[in-house]
Amino acid sequence: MEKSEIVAVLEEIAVLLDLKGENPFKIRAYSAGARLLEDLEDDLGKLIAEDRLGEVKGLGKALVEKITELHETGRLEYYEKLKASVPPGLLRMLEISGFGPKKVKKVYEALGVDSIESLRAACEAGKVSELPGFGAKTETNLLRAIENLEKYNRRHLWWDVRAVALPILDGLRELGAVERAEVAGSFRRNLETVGDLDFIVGADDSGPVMDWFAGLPDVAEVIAKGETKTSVRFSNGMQADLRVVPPAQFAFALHHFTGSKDHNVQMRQRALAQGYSLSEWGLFPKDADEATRKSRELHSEEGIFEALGLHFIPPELREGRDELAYAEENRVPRLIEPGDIRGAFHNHTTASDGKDTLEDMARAAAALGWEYLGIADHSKASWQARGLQEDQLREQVARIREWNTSENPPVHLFAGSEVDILKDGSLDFPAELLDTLDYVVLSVHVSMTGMDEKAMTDRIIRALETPLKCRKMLGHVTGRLLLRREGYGVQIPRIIDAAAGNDVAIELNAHPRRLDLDWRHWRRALEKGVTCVINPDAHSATGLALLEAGVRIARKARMEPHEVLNTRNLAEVRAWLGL
DNA sequence: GCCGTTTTCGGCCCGACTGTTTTCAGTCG
Repeated sequence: MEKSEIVAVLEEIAVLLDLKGENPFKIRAYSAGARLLEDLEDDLGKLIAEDRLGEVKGLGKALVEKITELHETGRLEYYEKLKASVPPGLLRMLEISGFGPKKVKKVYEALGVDSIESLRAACEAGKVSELPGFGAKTETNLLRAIENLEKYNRRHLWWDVRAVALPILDGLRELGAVERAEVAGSFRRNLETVGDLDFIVGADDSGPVMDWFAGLPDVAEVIAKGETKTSVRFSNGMQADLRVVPPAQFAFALHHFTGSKDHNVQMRQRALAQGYSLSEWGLFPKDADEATRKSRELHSEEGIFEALGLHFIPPELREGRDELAYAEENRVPRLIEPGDIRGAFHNHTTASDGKDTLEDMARAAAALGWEYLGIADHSKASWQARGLQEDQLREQVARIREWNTSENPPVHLFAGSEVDILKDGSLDFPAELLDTLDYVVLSVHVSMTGMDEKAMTDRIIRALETPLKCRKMLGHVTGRLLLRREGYGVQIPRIIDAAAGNDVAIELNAHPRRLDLDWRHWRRALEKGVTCVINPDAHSATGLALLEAGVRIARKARMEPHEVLNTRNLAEVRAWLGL
């Protein structure tokens, strides 16, 4: 069984144990084990073969045995028995907001409710409010939560959330009572999708800020409103929390609510080991009396990290992976920023499925201050995207050469093509034609389904190995569309090795719905010597701006400017392309 | 289920808000 599938099994075991009312620390061991496995750098098969899996801190005897059994046989009796003992509908019921494992267990045992549908019926019949610990309010809240669950996707694309968040942040900062305001949470960590928005405000008087927030024109429902926290749901379904803290506690609150949860747990454990207790309210001496204890006075996140012997960790890196160990040893480098970008290579025009002409795209790139722009329209197999025929590509190349030799072109254009990787791994255009280009972007668009992981990986690797005179880049590696469809399964480590071995750059597709290759794989790729190229996959002149979403994801992979091809200037890029 | 520079047993991160309760359990982040 593949590692990612084992991770999913461990996570499910944790949820199932939760539903059975098991020891919470046992549950945590399983979910922590899943995370550890997910972040494992070394090959799982190799670790098992060398009997070294137990060396990973957090994986004990029981987990090592279970992971090994899953990896070697694809099955786990413990898991199968556990799963059989819990009705499948109970898992889905956990997605209802405000409804956790304890309540699910109660309605199941008392009323036999085992699905969202039967829960709705039980609420409507007034049976739920009769249970001890439940009341009329719980019942109406449940009905509304079920309705919301069906109506809205629970997560949103980072890019879409930004459009909502920034105007509110500006509004908060303009309020008289507000000293400092930030957006925290997964939005601040630049995660590819965001669940809820978290606003943190430093102010002495919270009342007016809460009232302003709850009264925003787009608020459809006020879920909770207290002295320090207000939760609302906007009419588009997005939920947002506002927390107001005294200015002296702002840095602690900002750090806490930026998370991630795993990062916070590690920070607190580190604090405890150094004789402190860390929370959103401060950094306190561990054994101090509740009533009289005083926090260290720290007014920035930098100060909090420093107090615990760490270099500053940018929000993007706080995922509870290896950032604490890293920040203890090293100063975190200057991460890539949108302003470092000088061009991009994967862009479409009206020749295929783009909305703007070659010339309009070029002028838009110049307006962004870029030095160069690569044009890579679809190839003929992508008929649904009006892919170019061979003679059309030849014409486009001629037009690009003409642009470059015209008087003072505002940007240099590179001639490329987004060439389909066909089902057998061959390319959609003959090598003689591709050799007239400056580069090619190799992508899978056709025959995406019905191939297993190994076959798809072999297919892509064959394309990467195709001998060509021009440079190759691998486009959107997994083909995923966030919140819409999973990518086709591929063996990422093999793809990375093949890209490194054949001098192929890998694309970080910056389209907010793709962000593919996923940031979690990039350290490995860069350490293997793969060149990263961040591409907007623009289908219009305004689409070039999407590149920023890719840069934000690159930051999550701790990428520095020199690790990204399109931070280089025109001369350096020409040299890389062998021109 | 995991872990140990006081430990192989007894701990395991912290706090706000809601609803159903008279002191707290459950959920969330």
